[in-house]
Amino acid sequence: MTDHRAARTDNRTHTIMQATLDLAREAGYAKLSIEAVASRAGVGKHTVYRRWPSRGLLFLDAVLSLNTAGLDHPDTGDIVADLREVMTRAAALLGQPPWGPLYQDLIGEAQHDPEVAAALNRRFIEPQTANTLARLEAAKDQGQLAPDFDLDLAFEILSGPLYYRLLITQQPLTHAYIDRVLQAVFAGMSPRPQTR
Amino acid sequence: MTDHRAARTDNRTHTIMQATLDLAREAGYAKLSIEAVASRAGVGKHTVYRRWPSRGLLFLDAVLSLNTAGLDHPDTGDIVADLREVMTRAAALLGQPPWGPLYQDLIGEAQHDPEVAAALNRRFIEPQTANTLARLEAAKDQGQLAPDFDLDLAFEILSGPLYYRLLITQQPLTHAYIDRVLQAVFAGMSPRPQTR
Amino acid sequence: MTDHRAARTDNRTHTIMQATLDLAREAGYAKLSIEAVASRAGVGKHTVYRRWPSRGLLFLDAVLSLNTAGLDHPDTGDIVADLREVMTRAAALLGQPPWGPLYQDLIGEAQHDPEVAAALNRRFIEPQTANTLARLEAAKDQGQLAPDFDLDLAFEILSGPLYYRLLITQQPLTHAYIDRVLQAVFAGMSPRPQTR
Amino acid sequence: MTDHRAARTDNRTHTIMQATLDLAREAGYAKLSIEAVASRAGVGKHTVYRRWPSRGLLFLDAVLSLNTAGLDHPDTGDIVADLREVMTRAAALLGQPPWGPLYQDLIGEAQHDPEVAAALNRRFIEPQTANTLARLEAAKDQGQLAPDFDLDLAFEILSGPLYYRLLITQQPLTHAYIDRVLQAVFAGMSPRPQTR
DNA sequence: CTCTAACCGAGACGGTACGTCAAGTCTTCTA
DNA sequence: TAGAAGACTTGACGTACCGTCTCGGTTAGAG
Repeated sequence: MTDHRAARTDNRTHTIMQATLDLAREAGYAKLSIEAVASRAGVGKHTVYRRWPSRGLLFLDAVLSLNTAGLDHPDTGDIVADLREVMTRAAALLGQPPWGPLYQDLIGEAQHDPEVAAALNRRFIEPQTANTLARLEAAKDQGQLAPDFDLDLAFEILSGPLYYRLLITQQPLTHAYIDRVLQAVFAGMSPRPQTR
Repeated sequence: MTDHRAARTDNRTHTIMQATLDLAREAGYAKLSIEAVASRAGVGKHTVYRRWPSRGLLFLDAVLSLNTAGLDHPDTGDIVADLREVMTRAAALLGQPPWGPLYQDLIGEAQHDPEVAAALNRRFIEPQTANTLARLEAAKDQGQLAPDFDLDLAFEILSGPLYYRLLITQQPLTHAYIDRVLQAVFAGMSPRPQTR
Repeated sequence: MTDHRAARTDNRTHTIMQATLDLAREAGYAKLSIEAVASRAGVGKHTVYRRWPSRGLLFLDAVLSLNTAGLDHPDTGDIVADLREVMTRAAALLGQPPWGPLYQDLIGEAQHDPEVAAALNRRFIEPQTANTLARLEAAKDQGQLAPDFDLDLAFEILSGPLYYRLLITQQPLTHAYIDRVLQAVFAGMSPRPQTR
Repeated sequence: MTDHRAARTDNRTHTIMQATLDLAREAGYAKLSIEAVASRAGVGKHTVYRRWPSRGLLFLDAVLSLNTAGLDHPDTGDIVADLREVMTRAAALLGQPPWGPLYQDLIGEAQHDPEVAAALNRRFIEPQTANTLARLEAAKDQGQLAPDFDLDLAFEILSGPLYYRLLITQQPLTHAYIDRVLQAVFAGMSPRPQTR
């Protein structure tokens, strides 16, 4: 039956992705070779190549398979609290070991493999962006955001600093840092007119 | 004399960096091998290894050698205009061919080579950050910024979205985008009290 | 019915052998793979393996299937003319394209596959040897050969030089060459007493 | 000094050829892979490929390197005895283990690799042929051979049957067989006129 | 002006991994 | 139930670079 074959196939697929993650955690993505993955998974190289055309896409699949928890937005009615919650969860997931380095390497790979970049956007970034945008629109309707704020930018302005820390300065993504970003972004840089 | 030797040495160094850039532009960093660099530069592999311990650091040196123009901040008195100016220059330099892809690859390499990451920060990011911070402090003194704004974050909040576009969504960094970022960051997301 | 099944089976067998010959002629035996044969024949690999245990034996079957013309000895009463006739036919069949190279490859394969060697002898060499021996014995009875000649060797002495040319020096087997061999072998190397 | 480099190079060359022979004797030429040779010799694959363009030519070099003894013709004044001597030596060298199977495989390889065939002829067959021809011409001058015998064929007529046995029927090359060949070839197949 | 030490190009070397091919075995579905 | 289809492990192919290493040939400064 198709089920049996599919099950067998899925088994190999899963085994290979697991071996990929294991090796990536042990030695880093730079040392990850398809040869080693196949050997660790007890599988022929061809069986890997049959499923993934490149090391990068294999790694992408493996890393994204971890995101089972999801990063869906809560809606408690308080937009700042909700953003803080999801940013904290994202930081906890992507910004620290063991997944942080893997995610860093994944983005690194995307810099010279357009297929990885495209797949990463399509499968991870865009859904997350859409999710956030929906929550922000609800908040705007409730008057919790400036009515003229450029919402399409919001995700990038909130995420940008986190990615900057993750990828450029490679400093830790602490709760305090998230709070500071939220406060600064909500307040804006302009001097306020005297509210009194 | 020492001068002659140094001159000769510098010549080789420069030749190698030039070959590195040429090859990187022709085939991309992924295809850049020390073997090819040495061959292109007409130099023994040893002569490359004597100067750089890794492909990444060679590439870093080569890419940073291009930043001769500098990204110093102007001070026209208008902080928004000045920021727009420097962001535009940065986008023009780093966000489009031929240097954009190289810079992307450089950051990609930094994701799995801590030495590259450290050197990139020390030699490029930190000076630029300090530069911007100085200009922002002057602006705050002049009342052009909210007096309580978290200035240490400012660079990250302004740069973050640009890097996000460069590295994640890999969309172009247009003037319009820079304007939108500036406007959004200055305005902040909070609803304003009626300014009447 | 069994007949139908047998017919179908024979069809496959023939199809596979034909595909084998086609591929061998196109690309040479060295490039002949069971994978390619099966694919060319539109047949599963199993269907090939079910019939032949090795590439060599498949190739043997395929090549020998061409020998339909046969190399039976004529008997015109003139032993030299008859030998020349059969040697010429053999040279025409095995010593030139398209079958020459295939026959060479077949003997090449026999050098490291004892099963091929044994089957080649049993199915091709031995019958031909017996055939020649019978004709030679008739000639001896008729006084056309030296009565003490070592007839068991005759086939090897006549064929040996042809095979030597085919396999070692790889020069063409011309009519002239066959004539020279016949003349030399019949005359012998010893100096003759004056026939006066 | 050049000597040192050459010595080092020769060492590797020799080591590789030795490993080739060892493996060929252990498992046969069919199982001989460059990968295995390199590994056995404790050498990188490239070091093998740098010296030999193909498995066949490596094997040829390795096998021919054994022919140190040489097969030069003696000249005792008795041409039959001398031919018997050299044929016996050749049979002892090439017709029995351990070199016999290797020589068989070498000729097998020559059947589908023209470069091997050419090199085998140039480096082994032709010198041996010339050697024999010279000895035969001396014998003819001394009246030990028929003055009109086709000497250019002689080597082929004498060697042919031996090669036929080695390659086709794969029967052993005994002293008795050599004697029978010599006797038959010297006598010729024609009936002799009554010498009385 | 020679001597000498550093540097240089060239490239051999043992390795590791690449991505491909075919081997022979095995399983699944179809006719 | 035999057969096509093809997945599977294995192992070898020939290539590309890795980083280390020798080699002989400059070259420039010290003696």
